[in-house]
Amino acid sequence: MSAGQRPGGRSARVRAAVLTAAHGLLVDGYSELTVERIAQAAGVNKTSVYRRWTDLEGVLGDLLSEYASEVVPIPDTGDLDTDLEELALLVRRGMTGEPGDLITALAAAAPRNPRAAEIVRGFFAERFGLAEAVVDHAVARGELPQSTDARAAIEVLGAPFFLRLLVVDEPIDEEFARRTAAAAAAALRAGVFSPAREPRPAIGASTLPPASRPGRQPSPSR
Amino acid sequence: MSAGQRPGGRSARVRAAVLTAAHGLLVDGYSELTVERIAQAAGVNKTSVYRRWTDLEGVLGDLLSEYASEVVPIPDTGDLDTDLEELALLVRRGMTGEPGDLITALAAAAPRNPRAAEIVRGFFAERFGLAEAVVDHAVARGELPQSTDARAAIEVLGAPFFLRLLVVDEPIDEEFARRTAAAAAAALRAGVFSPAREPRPAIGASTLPPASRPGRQPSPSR
DNA sequence: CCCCAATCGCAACTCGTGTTGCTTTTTCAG
DNA sequence: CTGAAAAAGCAACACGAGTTGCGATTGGGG
Repeated sequence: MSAGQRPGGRSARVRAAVLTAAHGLLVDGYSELTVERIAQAAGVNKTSVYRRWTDLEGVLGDLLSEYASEVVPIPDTGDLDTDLEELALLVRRGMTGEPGDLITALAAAAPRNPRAAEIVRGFFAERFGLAEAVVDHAVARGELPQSTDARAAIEVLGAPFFLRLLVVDEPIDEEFARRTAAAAAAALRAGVFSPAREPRPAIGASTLPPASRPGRQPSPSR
Repeated sequence: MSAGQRPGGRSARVRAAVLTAAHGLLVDGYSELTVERIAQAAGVNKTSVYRRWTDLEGVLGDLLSEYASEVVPIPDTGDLDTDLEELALLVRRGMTGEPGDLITALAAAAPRNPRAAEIVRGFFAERFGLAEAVVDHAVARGELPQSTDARAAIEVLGAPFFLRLLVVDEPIDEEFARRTAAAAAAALRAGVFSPAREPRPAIGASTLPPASRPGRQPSPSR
């Protein structure tokens, strides 16, 4: 990774050493990741790290941008449900693997470190943008109305992963991913993200489109 | 707040002073919240704070438990959609107000501080548990099947708020809250959280309950 | 009313992060 | 091959968080 950044190979060696060292410490589950430890592991003086990256978060940001440059194969199977499901499984792999700790560390630093906040924000702005294609394709296919807010739908699909990663710590397994995808699909199909609705009745009234109320009572099983 | 904790009023005064000082610094938007600063604002020596709370996060945890003890009026209007919407608006108020910064600070500390992680986890375990009542009531009313996973539904309802609070920083406004509630409602109605489905057809097949596919295409407006 | 125990204040200290000034190495141009 | 600029190493330092030991205060039980 990190195809030599300048042909000179000058201090690019230092850069590579630091990044691989940081990466190594991360995957080893080092919760106490620190600049000094990274420098030591890289066989480099800490001042070099500080001068080049200014921050621990700077190093982590460079690591993250490495992942960002990997092309993600946005699913396009021709079926919205399948696309969403595969997308969710993709997100799951991104969250549970190595980048998970990276994201956690950066998100944790974000409130106090504007640079970290910007890195996280930018990373997911791009990722979410790519994911919107799944919804856009469904719109193009006529499965969804043109007014569909793809961004909002992707947000609903992705959010539960962050909840489990950053707040609650429950397993992010495949069933969870599938269920999350199904929830997003259902909301999309129900027109939740298609703001072509009437003037919006105030809070007390029924929010349901009055016509489509089939009194759904799926077989009182058991 | 904090109705005198022991009648003796002994060093409970210190406790109260520290908590109100911390609260004050928080609402003033002090991003660099520190034990020493709190102690100084409370007119108390920092050792007292460290001895009693051990951590900055300990203080924040006590502050949070103050909010936790406030009773939240879980909506119960008789209609699932309305209940979910009001619930979402309730969550919004909790996120955007003072507790928002508190939650952010604790969530940020969580990856490095097990105590903080436990505080956040416990707080939301309780809150989510309360919110499940909304779903349970709908089940009791017969609006939803008995096998409905209330917890999963609440997770989908709440998650987007955390995404915006902790990762992306986009406004958490009322429209967002309403849309999020509608998404959860749609997923619930579609049976996403009612695991009474057939053996689960592998990935390619349709994930929809085949019967309830009205080909909904909400009036191709515009 | 008084004394004991709990707890607070104070000051000094440790320790780790990040900074700074200077020297040494490295590389690229000429 | 050589010299100058850029970047790395090194060591000392500044700074703030958290700790510790001890003396002073305080409040409740006897």
